[in-house]
Amino acid sequence: MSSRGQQIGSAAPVCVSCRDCALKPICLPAHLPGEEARALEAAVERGRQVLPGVTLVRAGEPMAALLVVRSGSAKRYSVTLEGTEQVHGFVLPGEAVGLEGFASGRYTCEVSALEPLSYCRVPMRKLEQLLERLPGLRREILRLLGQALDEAQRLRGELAQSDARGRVAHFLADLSERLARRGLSPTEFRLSMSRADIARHLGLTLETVSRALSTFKREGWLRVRARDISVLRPEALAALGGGCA
Amino acid sequence: MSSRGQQIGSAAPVCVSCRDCALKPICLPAHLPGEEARALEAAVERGRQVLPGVTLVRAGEPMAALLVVRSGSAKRYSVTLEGTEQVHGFVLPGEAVGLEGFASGRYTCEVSALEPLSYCRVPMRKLEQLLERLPGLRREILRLLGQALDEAQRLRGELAQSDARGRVAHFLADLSERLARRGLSPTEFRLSMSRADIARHLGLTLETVSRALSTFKREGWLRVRARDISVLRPEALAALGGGCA
DNA sequence: ATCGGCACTTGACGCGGATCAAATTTTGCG
DNA sequence: CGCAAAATTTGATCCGCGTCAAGTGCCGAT
Repeated sequence: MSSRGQQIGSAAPVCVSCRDCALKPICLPAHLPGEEARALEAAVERGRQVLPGVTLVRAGEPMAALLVVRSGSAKRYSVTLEGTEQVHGFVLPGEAVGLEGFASGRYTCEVSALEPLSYCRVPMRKLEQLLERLPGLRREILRLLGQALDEAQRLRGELAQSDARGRVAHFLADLSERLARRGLSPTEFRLSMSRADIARHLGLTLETVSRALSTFKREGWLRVRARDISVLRPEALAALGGGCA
Repeated sequence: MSSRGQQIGSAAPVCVSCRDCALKPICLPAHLPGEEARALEAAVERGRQVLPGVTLVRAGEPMAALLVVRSGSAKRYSVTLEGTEQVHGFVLPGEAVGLEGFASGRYTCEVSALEPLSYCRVPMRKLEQLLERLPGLRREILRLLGQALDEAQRLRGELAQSDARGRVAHFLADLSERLARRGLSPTEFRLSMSRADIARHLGLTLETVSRALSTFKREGWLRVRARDISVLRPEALAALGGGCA
C-alpha cells in the first residue's frame, strides 16, 4: 500500500529514445513536428543518473547544457548570505532545470536530487545550432521559459495572498496536479522532500507546515503517514489553495 | 526640488529611432550587433502613448506583440477570483511587458499605466521572422526571459524570507537600483504607485507599508513626503533588504 | 477661499504563525 | 533486531502584522 522507497517516475530502467520514453507526452519534443523531434533527439545525451543529494547544477557555474529530469525529483534552491537555503521549487520528471541560466549564461541556483534521479542533457552548443534551423523548437523553448515565468509569478502571488494553511494546501494541490499530468496518482503519493524544504519553499517554518498537515488530517482531507500522502478530499484543498483567476 | 508631476524618463517628446533613444544602453538592441539592431529597428512600431490608468494588455488577450516601455511606468497585476488585485510588479522604461505570454500565446496578466506612458511595439509576426535569421536577437530574447525568471524567483525568495520592513526596504533598494541603471537619481524619486499597490505587491497591507516608511523616516534613512522619496542611507536599506547571495 | 474626497498616517487590539522546548516516530546502520 | 540520529509532531508562549477605527494632509472642484 505504501509507496515507500519508490522513486517518482521510475518506470523503465533507462530509455534509449524519446519515442519509447514514458515522458513522451509531456517532454520537450511533445509539441514538435516529427522531423524536428528527430533532430533534437540526435542532440540529446541520455540516461545520466545520480544518487540522492547529488548536485546537478551549481549557482555561478556556466550553463553548459539544458537539463531535463527523466525520473526522480530534485530541489531548486539558492543559499543566502546568512547561509540559509531559499527553496525555489521542486523539479519533477519532464521538467527542465536551470532555465534562469539563459539570463547570464550561468546558473543562478543550485539543483540537487532528492531521490535517485536520471536526466537528459542538451549541450548549449548543439541547442543553439538547432534553434537556428528549427522554428518549432524555438517556439517550444520560448514557451518553456514563458511557462516557468508565469508559474513563478503565480507562486509569488500565492505567497503574498495566502495564509499558512492556504499555502500548504496549494502546494499539495499543485504537486497532485503535476503528478497526474505524468500519469501518476494524484491522490496517493510520497513526498520526496522534507517538511523543512516545504517550509522554506513556502516561507513558513517546518512546525507550521506540520501543523497544517495535521489540521488537514484531522479535518479528514488527507491521510498522512510520514511522507506518504493520501488525498481524500481534493476539492477541499483546491478551495483553500486556489485563489487565482 | 520636488519632482512633482514629473514622469519617469520623460526626457524627449517622441523618439523616431533607436539610435537617438535615451534608452539605447539598456533597451533590447543594446547587445545586438549593428546589423541586427537595424533589422529589429525596422520592425518596431514606435511612440505609442497612453494616459494614466489605461490598460496596455489584458489577461487572456492574444499576445499580438512584444511591448517595451519607453517612458513612464506601469503596474503588472492579475485579478483573483475574489476580485482583488495581485500586483506582480512595476515596469520601468526599457523593460518589456507581457513576456509570460510566450507560455500560451496569450497574456496572463494585465498591465496598466501609472503615469502618462509611451512604448514601442514589435508585432509577434515580425518578431518570429526576425528570430529566424538573427542569432543575436535569439540570444537576447532568451536572455530577457531568463532575467525575468530569475528576478521573479529572487522576489519570491524575498517574500518568503523577509519581514515587513525587510520587504519594503528591498522594494525601495530595487527601485533605486533600476532607476540608477536608467541614468536617473537613485536617491531622489517619486513613487508612481500607491501604498496599496506596493502593499499588494509585497503581500502586506497598506498600513504596514506606511508604518515601515515611517520607521525608516524616524531612523533617518529616508525623507518621505507623500510619494516623493529621498534616500539618505542606502546602505541601511540594502542591509535590511538584501539577504541574497 | 472653502469644501469634500481621497491617499496616507497613526493608534489600539487580537490573532496567526514564529520561536523555544519536549515528546514521539521514522530511518539508517551495525 | 536494536540502537542512535534525524525527522516530525505537539505544546506553550510571544510578537509582528492584519484589522478596525480615527485622524491628518493634499488636491481638485465649486
